[in-house]
Amino acid sequence: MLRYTLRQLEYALAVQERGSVARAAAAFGVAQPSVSAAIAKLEEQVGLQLFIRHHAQGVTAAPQGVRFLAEARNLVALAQDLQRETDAAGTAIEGTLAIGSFMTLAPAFAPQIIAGFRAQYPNVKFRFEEGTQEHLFDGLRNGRHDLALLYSVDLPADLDAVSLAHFSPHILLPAHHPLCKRRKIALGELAGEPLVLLDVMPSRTYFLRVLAAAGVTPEIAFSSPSLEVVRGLVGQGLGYSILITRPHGDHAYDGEALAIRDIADETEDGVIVLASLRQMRKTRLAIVFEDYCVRHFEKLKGRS
Amino acid sequence: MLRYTLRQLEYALAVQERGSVARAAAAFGVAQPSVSAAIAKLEEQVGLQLFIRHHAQGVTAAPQGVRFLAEARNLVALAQDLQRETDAAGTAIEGTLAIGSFMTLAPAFAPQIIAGFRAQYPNVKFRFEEGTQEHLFDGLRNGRHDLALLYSVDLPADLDAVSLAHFSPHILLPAHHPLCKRRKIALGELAGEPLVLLDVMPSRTYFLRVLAAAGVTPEIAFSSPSLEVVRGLVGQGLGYSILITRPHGDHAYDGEALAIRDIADETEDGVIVLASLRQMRKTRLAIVFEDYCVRHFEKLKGRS
DNA sequence: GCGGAGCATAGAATAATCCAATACAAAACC
DNA sequence: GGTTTTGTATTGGATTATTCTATGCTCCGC
Repeated sequence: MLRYTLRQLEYALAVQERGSVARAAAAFGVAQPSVSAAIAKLEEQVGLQLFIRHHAQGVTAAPQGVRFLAEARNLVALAQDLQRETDAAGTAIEGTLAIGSFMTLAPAFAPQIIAGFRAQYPNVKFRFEEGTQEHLFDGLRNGRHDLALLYSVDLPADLDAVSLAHFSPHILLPAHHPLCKRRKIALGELAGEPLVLLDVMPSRTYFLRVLAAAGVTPEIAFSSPSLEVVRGLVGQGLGYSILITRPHGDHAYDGEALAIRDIADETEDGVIVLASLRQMRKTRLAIVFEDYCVRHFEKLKGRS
Repeated sequence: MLRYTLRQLEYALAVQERGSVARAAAAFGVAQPSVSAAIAKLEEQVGLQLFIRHHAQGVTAAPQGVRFLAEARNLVALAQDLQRETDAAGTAIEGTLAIGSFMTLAPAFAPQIIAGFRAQYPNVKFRFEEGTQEHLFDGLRNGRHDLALLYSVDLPADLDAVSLAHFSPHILLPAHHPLCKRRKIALGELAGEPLVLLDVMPSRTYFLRVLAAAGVTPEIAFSSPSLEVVRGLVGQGLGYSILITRPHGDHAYDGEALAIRDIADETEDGVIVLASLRQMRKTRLAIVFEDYCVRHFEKLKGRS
């Protein structure tokens, strides 16, 4: 337990610099006895006489006072730096931002967003991490992330989320599949077909819900937590898939051709949100980033 | 003016380390609400939310809290270092000691004392300075010296002094001077002789006072503030001198032989003291040094 | 001496800090 | 699903710091 206070050190340093208790007090805008008492208490608590009192002509630091105050000066300077930084953290757009992203969203959106934001605010550093929905919830709750980019599916009540974009699910087919001839596909038509399911929460529950809403009980032939594996399996003709994320290009990793078709039914959209912990007071930087993301997705929408 | 306190930072760091307000409070031996209130206030004052509260399972640092607390940790560590040092300064025998010495005493005593003390307390550093009596008074009063080695002549009332040694004055003559045949010389015998006066305060007044007490009004042929110059002038046969300091050996710098004779009269002794500013509370180190000096001079006396 | 300069002290008001007790919310347990 | 457990926030009251104004005290310079 520390026995002295930063206030006492500030006063003592000002006294040393000005050679006067009264002038130091004036510099801080406090009464002279406040400073007088503060240094008296400081001396008592560190057990050293810091100042020599010259009646009617101020004070000067004692030898041990000089040694003490030299180190105290470092301490106070460090404290002032910290204060300046926190002042900046409240208002300035700089510092570090810890962002989490749902795995399948990360490659599609994170690079653009981060690069665009850094172009505008070059002093901002990013810590970026991708993970499952649960991992992100956990990250927000224990302070690993400031904000997280994810789907608003099964969002816990302790999180806040600003909606960034709505995406409709689509059907992914092997290029040679008979249904490919249709521009739009009704979910009912998939009833007998084998499904390759993207098996990662919350995507899994979302896709199954969409199919169930159309009265389809899918026959799950394969499932994988990896988007690219799912696309590869579909490319190999092992079934269809229902997905939201649309990677650029219509080929799987192994080169097999894929076809993307809209769904004829009315479906529940997948909503991409930027989530944060409700009880968390956001920094100015976080607010600005949130705002940037909203505008970024608006621009994307206008373009398509 | 700093808006947060070291106490708040200490509490916040302990909370972060233990992940719990209650355990942090226990570690400091204070009640849990004290810590709770302290971090609430700290958050208000720095304008950042530092912790995320998990009901029923403690708290964890928020992302901006992690960044803030990392720097706060430096600050508190520095503050603790400073406290440890001041604790040591009060009790331990280490640190720096600023010693002043009267010019003519310095070469005779300072090297031995400093070397002897450092042999016993190797962690003590010395800042050493020699000067005139006035310079030393000034140095004590404005904190340039912790202690000063000087003659207790015309000692101002605002100084304290512990007596180290009494030295009788002696007569210095050229080796071939007729009076050299005598073992002791009465001051009256010097009445007509030219005096080479060590002209530095307070030696000057002291020597003149000793002569005046014996009824001698000296004929001052030469004077110099340098002891070695005085000895040189006496060696050249330009007069006698009355001195206290007895350098080792009976030759001047230029090799001329000198003779030292006691004074037959009862004379006022020169008292060497270690002076300090009365209003100054001494450090433990200063007290130990003072004590060492007393014992050192006692040993010298026993040896002669 | 006597006035001026400047720190220390006294006393009162205000603010911070502390404690004990309690309210409260989520989690865990049955 | 309710009940207990765990851990933080709040409340109210006592203690202690900090601050103020006013005054005392001591040395300096004239």
